[in-house]
Amino acid sequence: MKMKQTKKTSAPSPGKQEEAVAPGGFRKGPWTEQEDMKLAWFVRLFGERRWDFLAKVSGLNRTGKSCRLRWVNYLHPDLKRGRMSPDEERLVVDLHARWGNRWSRIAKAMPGRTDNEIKNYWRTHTRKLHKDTRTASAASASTSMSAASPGTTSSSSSSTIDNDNNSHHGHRDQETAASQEQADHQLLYTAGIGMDSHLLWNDAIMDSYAWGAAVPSMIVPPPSSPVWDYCCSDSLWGIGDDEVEYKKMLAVAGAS
DNA sequence: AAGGACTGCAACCGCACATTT
DNA sequence: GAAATGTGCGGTTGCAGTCCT
Repeated sequence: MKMKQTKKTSAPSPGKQEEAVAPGGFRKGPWTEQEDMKLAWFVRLFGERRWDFLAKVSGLNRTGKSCRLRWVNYLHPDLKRGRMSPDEERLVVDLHARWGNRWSRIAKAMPGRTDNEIKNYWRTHTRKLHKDTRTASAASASTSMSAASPGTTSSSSSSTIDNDNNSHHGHRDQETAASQEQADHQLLYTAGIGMDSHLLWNDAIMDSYAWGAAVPSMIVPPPSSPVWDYCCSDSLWGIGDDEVEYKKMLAVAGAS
């Protein structure tokens, strides 16, 4: 019942997880603190894009996909952490009723929450609901066998939940996509999540990097947040000289 | 105290769409 | 226009912490 707020992702227990390596030679499994730091650093440099490039250049032995996922679901500075508030829970239920399992869309309407988080929440939520209604229906069935079973509603609702996929698995209804995009952007900017100026600036860096130019040592810091403060603090980086560390990283990247 | 069941969550997978070459 | 590459999404899995018996 009690949940561990932060599963120990940054210090995986020694064992198979730590050594898990995908066929391509890429690492799999939980991320280490070191990897998080590196990733945060390089995302800061290049922006949230070109994940394969970023993965390669950073020297992280991870796929671009994996890097993106880690960033989006865990390291992103705008993420809220911790339990959902009752308001948020209500919103999830509400939006799910409207949009089904379109987690990314729901997530866009809930700044600070990721699709993964919402998906996980919904899954446990419905699991609990299903269990509750099952026990409730079992109890009522013992008293009356003929009444319309509550389980009917529960099972139909849970099957809606589970089969909702069908309603959208054809994916991204194009006719509403454009207007939805606009609305989504509106939401994002209202929530203060837009980072375009930051990305534009990073474009220039990436271009020069691609051409072998030296990377400027002055980086515009992203909006402050606990995660970023943590990532950027000397205590975490454990270094006093960014340039030295960065050169080391480049050496690693060059070797790969 | 032990160990199985339950739960929450991070991460992976496969697929589809988007963009670039 | 086709192929290659990149990105995003939803579903699923598996680990680890907590609860329960």
